[in-house]
Amino acid sequence: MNKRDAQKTATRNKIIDIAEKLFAIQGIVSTKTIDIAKAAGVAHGTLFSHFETRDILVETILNRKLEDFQKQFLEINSNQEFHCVINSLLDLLVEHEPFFSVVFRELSIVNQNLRNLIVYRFSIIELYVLHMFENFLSANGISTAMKPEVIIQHIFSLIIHYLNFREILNYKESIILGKKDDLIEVLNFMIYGGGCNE
Amino acid sequence: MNKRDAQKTATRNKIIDIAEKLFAIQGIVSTKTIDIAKAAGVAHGTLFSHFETRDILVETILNRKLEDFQKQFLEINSNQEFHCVINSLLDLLVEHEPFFSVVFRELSIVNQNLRNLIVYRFSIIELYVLHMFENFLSANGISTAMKPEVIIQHIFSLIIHYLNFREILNYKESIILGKKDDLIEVLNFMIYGGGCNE
DNA sequence: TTACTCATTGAGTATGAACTCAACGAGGTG
DNA sequence: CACCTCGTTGAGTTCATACTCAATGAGTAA
Repeated sequence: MNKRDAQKTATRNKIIDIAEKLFAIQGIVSTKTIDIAKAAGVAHGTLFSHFETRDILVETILNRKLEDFQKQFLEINSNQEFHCVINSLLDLLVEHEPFFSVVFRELSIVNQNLRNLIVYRFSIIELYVLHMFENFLSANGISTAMKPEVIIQHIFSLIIHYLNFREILNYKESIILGKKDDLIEVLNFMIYGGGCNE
Repeated sequence: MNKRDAQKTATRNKIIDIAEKLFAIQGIVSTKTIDIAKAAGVAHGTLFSHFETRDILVETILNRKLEDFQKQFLEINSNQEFHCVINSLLDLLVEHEPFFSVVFRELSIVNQNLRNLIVYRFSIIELYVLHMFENFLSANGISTAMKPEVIIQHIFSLIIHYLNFREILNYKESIILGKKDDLIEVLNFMIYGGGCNE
């Protein structure tokens, strides 16, 4: 790659990286294109020579982040025991929490495409977790009072709700970390019941 | 009241009523002041002679709606058994679902004041439900595996999550109605355990 | 009836933010 | 070196939308 192309790629990456950081800090909607350009140290117009529209920039970043997240999650969890899968999912969410907190908070504002993208990626992860859960149940001969998919949906609903309410519930640090024990307790309760099956 | 004042009050009420309906249908953010004025059949400027700013109009409507909701809820539920309280809360939410679905979906976009208002009103209802729950538990000599406040928080988290995700999960009708049985099942499970305490 | 009040009107203004484009100059090419 | 290419620049344009204000005329009071 020649110097010019290298420079172009560097600029593009700088814009993406800075924008991702700003999104996680200020939210996607309130981060303006001029903010991104200034923070990246490029002219406002440069941004539009790399990304036709603001929406395309947002989509690029979300795509990259969600892909990374999913890949990381699946890499960690190949051949893991179910409780480790849940644990590492929560740990991974803690790591990326500022970004995903914003994503779920602003889910209803971004356009339909982006919304589908986000929901799709998370549903893949949910399905994977459900699959691991069902394996775990049958391997240990456990039959739960509620349907397995209801239990997993339930846990995911709570996780997404906590991410969504992180700011409102005023968690300076990680809300997932703060709620982790509760989540695990609820999950175990749903698996083993009120301590009478185990 | 003279004719002029009556007219003024009528105009004000028309604006509020129409705006509330539009908010429930289109969302708060995407409903523009000009839309409200047109739908109410008044000039754009009239709106601002009744409400200094758009935010004040939104606040007025949210205030009224939340107050009504809380009042209705408390009226229905004085001297009720706990399961009736939960039932009538869910029924009341079904009735006002389009509006509250929008409210929770856009919670992160409205300004801090409005957000506090909404969270405050719902926390009062949550506290009331918790109070009824604790009475119910002690009256029946039930001790739950999880703390009562964790259980109630849990149920409220799910309710708010469902309202928030109503559109995304593509419920044309009521999502609260659709999830009601699940919610009651989870609640009973948390009270009575996996069928072994009762 | 006459003079005043004030709710209503809607074209006009202000503002903010996405997006454009002609000019520039470093980098590549013959 | 001379010329061309193209990534970058930032002042300017466009557009949406909240908000203004002078004019209007129905309602009120003497």
